[in-house]
Amino acid sequence: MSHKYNNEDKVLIAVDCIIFGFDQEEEELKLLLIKRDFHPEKDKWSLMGGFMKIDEKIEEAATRILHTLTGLTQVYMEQLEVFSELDRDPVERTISVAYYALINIEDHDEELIKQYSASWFEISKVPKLIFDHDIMVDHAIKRLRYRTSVQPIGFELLPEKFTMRQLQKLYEEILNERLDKRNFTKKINALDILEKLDEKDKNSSRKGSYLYKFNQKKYRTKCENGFIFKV
Amino acid sequence: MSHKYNNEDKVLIAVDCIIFGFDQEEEELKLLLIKRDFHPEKDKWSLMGGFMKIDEKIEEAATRILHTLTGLTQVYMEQLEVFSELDRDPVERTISVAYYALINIEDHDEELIKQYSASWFEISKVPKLIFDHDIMVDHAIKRLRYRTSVQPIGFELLPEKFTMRQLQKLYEEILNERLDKRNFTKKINALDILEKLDEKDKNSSRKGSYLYKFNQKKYRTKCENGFIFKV
DNA sequence: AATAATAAGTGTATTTTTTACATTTGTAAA
DNA sequence: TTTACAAATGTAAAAAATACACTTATTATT
Repeated sequence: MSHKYNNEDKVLIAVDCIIFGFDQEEEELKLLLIKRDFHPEKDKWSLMGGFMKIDEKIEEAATRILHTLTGLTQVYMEQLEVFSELDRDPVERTISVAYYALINIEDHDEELIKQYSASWFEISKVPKLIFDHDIMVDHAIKRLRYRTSVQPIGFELLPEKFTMRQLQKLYEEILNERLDKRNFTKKINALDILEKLDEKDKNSSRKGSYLYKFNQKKYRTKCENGFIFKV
Repeated sequence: MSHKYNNEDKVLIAVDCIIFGFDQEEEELKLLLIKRDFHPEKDKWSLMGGFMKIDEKIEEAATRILHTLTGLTQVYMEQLEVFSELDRDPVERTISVAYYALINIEDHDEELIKQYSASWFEISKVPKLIFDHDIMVDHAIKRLRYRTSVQPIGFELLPEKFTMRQLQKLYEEILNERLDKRNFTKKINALDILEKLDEKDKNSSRKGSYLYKFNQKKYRTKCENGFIFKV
């Protein structure tokens, strides 16, 4: 802020969303991208985006834009950063605020996805994207890696009930490294923020594996007593 | 970005700077604040700010605004986040991108500081600030705490040559906790990115303490070989 | 009814990292 | 020469991270 301002310096604020999902079948971290049906860069792959309205907060714009494509509300989103290269959008001088979102891939609206010719891409197979979207994705992955290691947001990518194996695979995908099963279980159990259910998932083995739930309330209480999440 | 846009949704982009300095005499982390000589909120304390110009990147605006107050260029700055509450600025709908800067407190231009009625405040004694600037400061401190623990940016706040004691005091101020002298020295030496000079600083003791320099080149080389800074 | 196949579940020993802690040294002023 | 004062230094104990392999539960097959 300052006292001198100039209407000619006003610009459009875009919001671009890096939407992460965890494919349970293929045990892969994926990104939701749209195929542009408009110019410029028609038919190219891109992040889902839109413009902030004058009567909206930037978070609201991000939420709205995510909802437009996925039909979802109440989604975990985090602001990444502002991108403002002068020629980043060839049509109009805009700056873009990038957000990443973590969704449970099973919850999204298939119909909307079709409308936007959107589809899910494995992280390592993301195509070349328009504008500066490649950089946004790159930064989002780094931020996600950091954030999941210091806050229990990984659960946002899983169904409410999940197995230890699913959780481990998820972390392996995000961190892009293999983890030892015993050490992982030990670490997660030591955190003491999961609830082990009397229910088993039999999809992946005859023996079946126990299902767990993230206990948000317990986590909050522990935080109030100085607990710090760390994986 | 999207194909539909509306000129009425254009807004001014403010940049606000959280300027950190480390006072060598008092061994305290401080913030540079200005006293507004214009309305609204005249005579209140505030962060240094300004508006992004249409032909500038946001980083350029941040650099320019920092230079206006301090006379400095080539300063370490990091983008924090966007603040966009509808009524954050009562005069005009603006969104603000907050940046924090780390400067060597001895280098700044005293004259400019006077012009802006700016002065340095100990972190714990920062007065109530205008708009959402308190929140910005709060977030900046948290980010600084994290960033200094994973990147060697603390040196930006020190003179080129500094003692181990100064470095420790700096970290203590940033992290807001006391550290053990032997363990700290051991840790820093183990990083092997400092150069010990054949020169002593005799200001704080008769014996004098050795001066060190951050070896940027060595750090870069180590990074290329997979080194990860961690304090 | 026995067997085979498969992923789930579990514990310990070793290494590495972090923490706690006290004495000696060098210099200038008295 | 003595005093005063911060600088410099090492080791043992505790905690955390890592490496590693066998048993169990279940179902499908014979």
